[in-house]
Amino acid sequence: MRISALAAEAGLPVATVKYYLREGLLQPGIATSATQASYDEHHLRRLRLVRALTGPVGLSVQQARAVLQLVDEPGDDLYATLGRAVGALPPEGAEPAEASDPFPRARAALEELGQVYDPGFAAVAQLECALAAAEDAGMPITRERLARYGRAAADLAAYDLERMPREPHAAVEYTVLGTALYEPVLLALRRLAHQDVAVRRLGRARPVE
Amino acid sequence: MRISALAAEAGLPVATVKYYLREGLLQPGIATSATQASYDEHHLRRLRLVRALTGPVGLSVQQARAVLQLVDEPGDDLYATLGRAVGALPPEGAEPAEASDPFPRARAALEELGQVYDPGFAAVAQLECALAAAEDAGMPITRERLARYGRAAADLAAYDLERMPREPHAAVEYTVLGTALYEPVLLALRRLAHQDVAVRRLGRARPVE
DNA sequence: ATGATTGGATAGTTGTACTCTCCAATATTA
DNA sequence: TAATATTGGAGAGTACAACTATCCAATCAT
Repeated sequence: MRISALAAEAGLPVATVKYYLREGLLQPGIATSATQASYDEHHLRRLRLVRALTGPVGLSVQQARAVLQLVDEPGDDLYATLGRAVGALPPEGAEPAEASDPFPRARAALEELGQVYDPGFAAVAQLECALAAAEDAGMPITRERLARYGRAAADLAAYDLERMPREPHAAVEYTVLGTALYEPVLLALRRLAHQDVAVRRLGRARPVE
Repeated sequence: MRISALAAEAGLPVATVKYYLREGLLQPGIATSATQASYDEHHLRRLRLVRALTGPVGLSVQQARAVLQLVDEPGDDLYATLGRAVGALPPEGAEPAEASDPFPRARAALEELGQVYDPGFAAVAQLECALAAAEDAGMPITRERLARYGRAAADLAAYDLERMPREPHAAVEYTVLGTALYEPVLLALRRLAHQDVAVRRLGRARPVE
């Protein structure tokens, strides 16, 4: 399969595929001559993944590249790789910074939840940032709500982890892509559940089942 | 309070505050003369909200404007207003489109969950889009996982709705801002829960409680 | 043999989110 | 009261991201 066929298959302009090649999101095809290279379904699958990450997931090209690189070469420390991969996902919280207690809100929250955490883990900064934003906007999160959300998150995590493949490479792919791809699903479901509950409570005619 | 004081208070350049005024994210101050206007804490709170929406929540300026307008002037149909507000939040799924069954995956999923839904509701398109992305990327969501996520979402929605203010204006603000501001919290908690579960299972030394 | 296609590089386009510069009118300060 | 600083408002300018278009000489298909 040549580049034009690959692009057509993926429904993208050739110029865009070339752009992804340049940016390192797509591995180069096997060169069959100075001006020809061949691509296979592996490349097609990758292209679809790139579109999923830059589209619905909302990653920038650079973030997608970072995530894909980690999936491609996980390194031998599974734990560190997963941490780094999640750090590459939006939203980006400010980095660890300076102070003795850089994440006061997140620390308090996690202690309250009785959760183990690594202060270097990017999600801690993300949590701090999100909690601060809610506060700044005048809608701070109550302890009770935090506990509720935390419990739900823990349930889902337990479920997901049970299904994680044993083999390290597959485990990284599963976790990283699972985080990136399933989060939008969870958010959409939450929004729809809000609507469902609202309709049942407020009583409204329009919706159909 | 004049514009420079407002900007200083919010930690922003004056030019940026002017930009938000131009873009209609911030309501103009009360003009005290041809070249002076005065702002109060109301404006400051709004400015913080704008930063929360364009920062951690990840809205573009236009999306933030759309959300804020709905919060400001909810219209008399609470249900429609909430639907429109959620539609203004990312990620944007393609619009209803054409075909007889524009959202096959989402429809199947919601039927499976036994949920009431309005096909015109933006979150349906978002769900369709997210499910399609997961499929395209080679990690389709199983029925079982969907059920699990759906149940978690329903629990959270029930909790949130119970706490929704009665007064319509306040209800819109609560729902819209709650969606925008609490979603990042939920995602961060999910990521941290993954790590927590992983550590407990895989056994790892570094993290602290 | 001849027109189309390719990889590779460079430049151009579009859109977003600011940021800067001006200006005359006002406010503050000396 | 005179000199200096600040303001609101408008328009232009900047920086970056994500493509998109153009070239080119080397192949490839017919």
